[in-house]
Amino acid sequence: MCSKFQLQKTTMENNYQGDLADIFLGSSGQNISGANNITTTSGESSSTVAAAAVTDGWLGQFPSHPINYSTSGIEEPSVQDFGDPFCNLRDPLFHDLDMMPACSSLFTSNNDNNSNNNNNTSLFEPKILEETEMKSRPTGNIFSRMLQISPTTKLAAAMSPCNSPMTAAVALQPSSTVIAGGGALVANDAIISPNSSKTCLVENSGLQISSPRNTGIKRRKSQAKKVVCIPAPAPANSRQGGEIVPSDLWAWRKYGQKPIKGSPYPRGYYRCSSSKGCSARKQVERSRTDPNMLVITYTSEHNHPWPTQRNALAGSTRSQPNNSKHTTTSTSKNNTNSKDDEQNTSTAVSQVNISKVKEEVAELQDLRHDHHHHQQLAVEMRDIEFSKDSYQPILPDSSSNNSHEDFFADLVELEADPLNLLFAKTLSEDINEAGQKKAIDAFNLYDWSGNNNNKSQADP
DNA sequence: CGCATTTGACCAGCGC
DNA sequence: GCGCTGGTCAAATGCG
Repeated sequence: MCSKFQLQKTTMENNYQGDLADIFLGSSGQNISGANNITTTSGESSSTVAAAAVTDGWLGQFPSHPINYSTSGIEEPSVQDFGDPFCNLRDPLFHDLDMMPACSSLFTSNNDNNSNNNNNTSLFEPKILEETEMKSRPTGNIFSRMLQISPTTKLAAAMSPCNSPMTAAVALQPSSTVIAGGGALVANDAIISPNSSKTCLVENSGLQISSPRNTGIKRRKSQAKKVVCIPAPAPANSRQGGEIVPSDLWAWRKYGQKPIKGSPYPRGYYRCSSSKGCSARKQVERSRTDPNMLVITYTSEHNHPWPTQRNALAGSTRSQPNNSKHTTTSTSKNNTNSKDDEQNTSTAVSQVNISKVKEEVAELQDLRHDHHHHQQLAVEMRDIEFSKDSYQPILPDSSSNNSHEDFFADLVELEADPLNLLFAKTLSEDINEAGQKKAIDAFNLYDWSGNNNNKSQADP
């Protein structure tokens, strides 16, 4: 299930400019965490590669973000998260290492300095972890436990894609679509090539952010970029001439599309429309090697707070009726006849869908009892990864019966961020509605249609 | 009518 | 220096 990582470390220029999509080697299904291979291929001294762990699934598109994108070395997550809606969120799903079946076997040794492309060496050597800045990073990020990247270290190995109960969820529940695929994160001129991964994030440590036609600044090479590879919501040809872009909490407006040489799929260019003057941009294209994967490249940063729901709506992309199917299953509970209510209901993150994630977690908690043997593996991995105090995530007692409490207790800490509040609130509410078990649909969590309005979610 | 998307043109970076 | 390619602009178009 979870497989080895090979860390492919190369320059952003080489890969991104050359053939970014190619770094995302094929993935197969949407349900099972696939092999994740990250191979270190080159070693620029200043580069940082963090291999990482990615949740199986689309959630990986919202990379974690203790990552310091700042070239100045100042941690400024608020402006360097590239708009990841969940960058500040804790990931309750990552709390339980004992929900990481078979993941401890994921890691093989590899050292960026001496074993390029060596599959037989451990990539996630504890020593490497020591070199990271994980120790100084908060653990509260939703993905912080799957990866933390330091631009100043050579190779920061983080947790594997399987280092997550979310992955376990997929592993144990192949039918679930909530969390599908594995992935990887890369920082600072590094690229990860996760075979069969479903989620991959590549960050090119920021240099200069050039504005279009901004004379004197190199446009291509020096931009900070973060690349996320996510499972595409629909076949490549599902929408003529365009992509089905999963939306996030930011409002994006498409401003261009270009055919990319070597790829049958065009690349769409989006800029943040949540706020005037925001330089945040993203590019969306399909992986040429795996049309089922979308490669989203975030460029520049948002210079404004999270958009309000209204603001998000204001700049949202138009509805894409063809894609409404993705979101219709989760809306009955929040149906309303009010158009405003529809919008309020559907904007930002779908609360209903969030609740489904919570339910998924609950399912995972149940599943844990059937996989005691995985606990030992998790313990082993935990020992490997954290024994040298490089990183100290919150690791609740796997034997505790208070998993839910632990899980949601952490959510309380989310309240600093409106989005966090949303999560906390929703989850809390859903707890009270316990009992119902619904089909989980990861794509419902975010409107894959790219329509921030999420109108389809309000449809009966 | 206002907004987002589409699409051709323009410009700049990059490799040769 | 030249050509290729990618990234952006902006007018045209379409939709609600």
